[in-house]
Amino acid sequence: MPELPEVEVVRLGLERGVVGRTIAAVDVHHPRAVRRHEAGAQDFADLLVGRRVEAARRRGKYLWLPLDSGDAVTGHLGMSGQLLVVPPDKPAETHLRIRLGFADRGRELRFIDQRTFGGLQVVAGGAELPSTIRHIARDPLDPEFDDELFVGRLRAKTTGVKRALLDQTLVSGIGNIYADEVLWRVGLHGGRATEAVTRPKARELLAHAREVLAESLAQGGTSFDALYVSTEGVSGLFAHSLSAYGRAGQPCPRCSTPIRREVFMNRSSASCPRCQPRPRHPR
DNA sequence: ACCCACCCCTGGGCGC
DNA sequence: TGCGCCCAGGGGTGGG
Repeated sequence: MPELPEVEVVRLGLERGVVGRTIAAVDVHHPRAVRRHEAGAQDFADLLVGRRVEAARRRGKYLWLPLDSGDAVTGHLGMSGQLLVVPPDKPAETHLRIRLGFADRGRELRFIDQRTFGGLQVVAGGAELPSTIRHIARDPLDPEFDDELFVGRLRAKTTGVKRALLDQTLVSGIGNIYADEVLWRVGLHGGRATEAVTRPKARELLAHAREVLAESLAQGGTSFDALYVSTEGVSGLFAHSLSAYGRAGQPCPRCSTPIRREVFMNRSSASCPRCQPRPRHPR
């Protein structure tokens, strides 16, 4: 469950569902899901049992739960990860990877991940900002996001605008869906050279990013299927509001020209040929 | 110090 | 039915 709105929906669910509770049992069903925890699954479990969850935080697409030990459980959902808060007697999901039970014997936290690109780890002293996430930039909805720093860094790059939007060390939370939506809204082709984006255009880009992320969050995020759901298993509704992503061949909502599909960075991109003309020298 | 191609996985959908 | 492709919202890494 990938991009900012979807991950934020999960964070809100964790805030409601697990904060203030004490972890009593940890089952790691698949070692790959804790591969970033170098000391192994047993150490992962030992650091969690008996610990109280103090908060649920997010930086970009990363989540973490500060613990009363001062450590933090850090998680990334990758392409197909889910964090669900479910009754303990609910049958195990096919791709259940990690299970956290609580001392109150109430609903448990399950990490489910078909492709296991995601995973959890415990980071020592990571309550404030886990060391493994320090390289991730703030997201456009973060009150401390520095707009002019972003504008300057974007223009200092020598790459395409879409690549820059997907660079989590420049601005976080934006993935393939929202990059395409932002570019459609601002009327730029993703291959446009970053160094040629004017300051006003860069600010406009940022404003559109804020807008689309906030609109999607208000709709509970984008869900094409049951893979992308809240901790309660609820799907978001923003898929109905997408203008470009996943709409190849369908009319542009602004000018009715059929949306085009292109591949770069080994990923598909959807854009309007008329509203987002291809640059002469794409990046 | 960049930037980019590649890799890590599983499963659904498609054409043959 | 089955096989072989292609595709999917992620990030880290190693080489250029």
